[in-house]
Amino acid sequence: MGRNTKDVILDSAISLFNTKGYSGTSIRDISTKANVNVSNIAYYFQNKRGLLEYCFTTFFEEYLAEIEKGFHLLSDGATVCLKEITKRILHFQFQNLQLTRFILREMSIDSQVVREIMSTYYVKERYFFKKVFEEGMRTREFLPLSINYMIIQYKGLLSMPFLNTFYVSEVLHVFPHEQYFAKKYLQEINNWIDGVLVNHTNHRLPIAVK
Amino acid sequence: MGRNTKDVILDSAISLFNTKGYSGTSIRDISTKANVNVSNIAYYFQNKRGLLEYCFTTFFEEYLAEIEKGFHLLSDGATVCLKEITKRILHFQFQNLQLTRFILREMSIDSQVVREIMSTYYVKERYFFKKVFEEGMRTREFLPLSINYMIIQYKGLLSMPFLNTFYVSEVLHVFPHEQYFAKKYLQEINNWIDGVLVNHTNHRLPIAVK
Amino acid sequence: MGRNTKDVILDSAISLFNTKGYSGTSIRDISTKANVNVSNIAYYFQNKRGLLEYCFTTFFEEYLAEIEKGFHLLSDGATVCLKEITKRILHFQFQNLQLTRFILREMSIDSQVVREIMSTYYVKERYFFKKVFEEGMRTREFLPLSINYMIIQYKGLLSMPFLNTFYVSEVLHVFPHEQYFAKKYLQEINNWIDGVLVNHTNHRLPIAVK
Amino acid sequence: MGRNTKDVILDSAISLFNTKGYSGTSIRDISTKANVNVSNIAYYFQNKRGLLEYCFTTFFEEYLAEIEKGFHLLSDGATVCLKEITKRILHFQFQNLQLTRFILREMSIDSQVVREIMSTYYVKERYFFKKVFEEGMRTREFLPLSINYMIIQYKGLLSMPFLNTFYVSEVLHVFPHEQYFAKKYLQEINNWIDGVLVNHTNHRLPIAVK
DNA sequence: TATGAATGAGTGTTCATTCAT
DNA sequence: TATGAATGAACACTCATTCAT
Repeated sequence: MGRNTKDVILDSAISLFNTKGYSGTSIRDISTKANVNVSNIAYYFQNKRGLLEYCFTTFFEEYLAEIEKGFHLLSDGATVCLKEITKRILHFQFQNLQLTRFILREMSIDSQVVREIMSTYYVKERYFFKKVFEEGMRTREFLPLSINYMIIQYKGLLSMPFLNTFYVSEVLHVFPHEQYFAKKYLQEINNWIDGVLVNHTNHRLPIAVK
Repeated sequence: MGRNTKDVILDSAISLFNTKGYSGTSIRDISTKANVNVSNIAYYFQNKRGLLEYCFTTFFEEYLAEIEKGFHLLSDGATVCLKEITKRILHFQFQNLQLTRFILREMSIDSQVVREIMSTYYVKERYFFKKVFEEGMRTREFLPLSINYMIIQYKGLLSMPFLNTFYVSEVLHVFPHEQYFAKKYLQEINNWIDGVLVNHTNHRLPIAVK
Repeated sequence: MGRNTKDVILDSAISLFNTKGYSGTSIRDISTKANVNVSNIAYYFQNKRGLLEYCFTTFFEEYLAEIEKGFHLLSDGATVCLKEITKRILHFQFQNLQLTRFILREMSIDSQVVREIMSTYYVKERYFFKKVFEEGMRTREFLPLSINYMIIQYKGLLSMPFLNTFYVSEVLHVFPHEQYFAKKYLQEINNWIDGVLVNHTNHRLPIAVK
Repeated sequence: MGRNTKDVILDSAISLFNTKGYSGTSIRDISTKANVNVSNIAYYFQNKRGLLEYCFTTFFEEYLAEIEKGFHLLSDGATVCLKEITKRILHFQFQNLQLTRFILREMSIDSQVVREIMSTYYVKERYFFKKVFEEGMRTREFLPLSINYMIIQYKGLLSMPFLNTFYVSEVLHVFPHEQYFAKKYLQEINNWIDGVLVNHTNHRLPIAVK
């Protein structure tokens, strides 16, 4: 086969973690789906937990990289920057639908495991978001709102269609995996930025020129 | 003991499902925490799955009852009605923090089990939300937006602090279990309603008089 | 209901023991089928083992009574007597098809339980059979054969259609529960008595006159 | 250990099934007796039912093979052939005392399981027996009797000492596991063939010459 | 007589993991 | 690199039984 064993295992794992949850998936399920011997999982990922950590790590490194790329536009204005970050996050998440969904859900488990793995990534993510919101408020582009509460709303909007795929597709008949949705949902969040966050009076400070 | 066995089991189960997930929790964990014999779980709930269904059922029946109570205010205007529904949902969810979190997370699993149990509840919930948004747009209280996308945003906002308790408290240092948060977060969603949904021009149709 | 609880339990038990075996049947199965509370079994039969013993006891008491009735004809000749015993045993077993089958099968288990319960009955049964064969050989009605081996053959013939109901009906398309079979099979065993056991030369001793 | 795990499990299983019945034997009993880990049973036989099926399958394949070997003598006459088949069946069953007993008993359970597994074997067995009896009657070697009823008697005689080992040894003090019994019991069945089945008048058709 | 709550040991089965090859 | 045998603990669940009512 062209693809190597490690990747085949990983794909099978993500797919199964997604449908059955981490605890609900056995490494035998994974190896069967990947059509490889069980012991290979131990060989490549040490153990089941190692497989989980690998998923989290690769996800968050790429995820933060995307945020950072958008963050560089902060000198062009907080709104521009936040919209770029939004665009990049959504694009990345749509590109990795299954993994995103699995990560977002598993993160909501209040376990020591998650705390240990996640802490550092979360702190970095928060750093970027906070900087953008602070700059927006400093320049009066944004209304003077509570940054933490804005982050809560923002993250809620960013994750909803990925977490509740079933609801979105089966109940609302809107399909996150289609190109159209990606584009439309980006507009929705931009609309939230404009409607809730942005200060529409004229009393803004000029944006710092590079 | 004062409280009966069934309730003790239920409380222990919700607490454990919350921290370890449904699959990650064994019925022996539950019975140990509840300080009762394992067999009682089978006796009262048939089996582990029965325990899950019981949680879902009781949660959603109360949840929908709250929505319905708020829904009766629709004749007083869509905005008033939506804010009342929001208030009631948040209140109910804050009153049942652990159960809410567990339900919201478990619903994100793409399993047949969840689909079967949830379908009917979801359809009912959607019915209420849709009616409110439609009425708001009909009377021009609300801007003419896509109802489905509004529901996605709305539900994302309603569930975020319950799903990501860890993030909200550990990273943002905001504490959902405190009274203050409940009040403040309600204002945030009202703010979203006013900023994104409500039509601020004067060209509204009069609200129907009872 | 007209019939009392004890009998209802007994009927359900025999039926289930028959299809699933004694070990394979739970007292909950029985109580469910009998539509009574589980605890009633403990009330009427002490415990599951008590139910088994009750079945064995009632079966063998009636069974031995039938043999004894036929045994009284021994003074009319061994052949007449053996044929009467055969007729009575078959009749009794056809009247209690399910119970017979269950008893015959369960007796073939090499357990302490069976040994304890059965020993006395077996000894009595053997006493009657031996007496008949001995008398037949003494009077030269029967050929001088090994009594033990004759008993083995005789009991094999008597039990076969009850033990292998499935084989007899499904494979051979002969139906033990029908009247015709009972009559025909009695002839078969009589035929065995005449063909294998009975001495057809004239050198017989006269049968003792009462 | 010299012998491999699978065989050790199998031997322990047969021995225990024999004494305690299939349902009455736990896989833990088996693994303890075999001195291997419980999981090995699942590993080698899928599950407990798989172990049962394996026993049935191997038993009947060898059993039918023996019948077939004897069946080839049919051209030498039905009596010769039937006596050869009898000899081979008895020899095979004496060689596998415990397995035979267990199989014969378990087959008497009226369950779907048994039906499914057994049907095909039973049909094959019946085919051979029927052919022999038919040929015997055609050539007038045998009396014109009901084939089905002859099969019932024949099978009853073949299985009795294996099914009721306890009775035969404890009550009659005849020991099936001894060489002497095997030889003697073969004579008994041959005696049945000659006494019940064989036509002793001279009006026979000549046996077909090869 | 009859019931339902509750128990603790036991059921078959699956689990992640190890290890020699 | 990759495999299959083997392990021991854990899994959900069922068992016969007890007991207060």
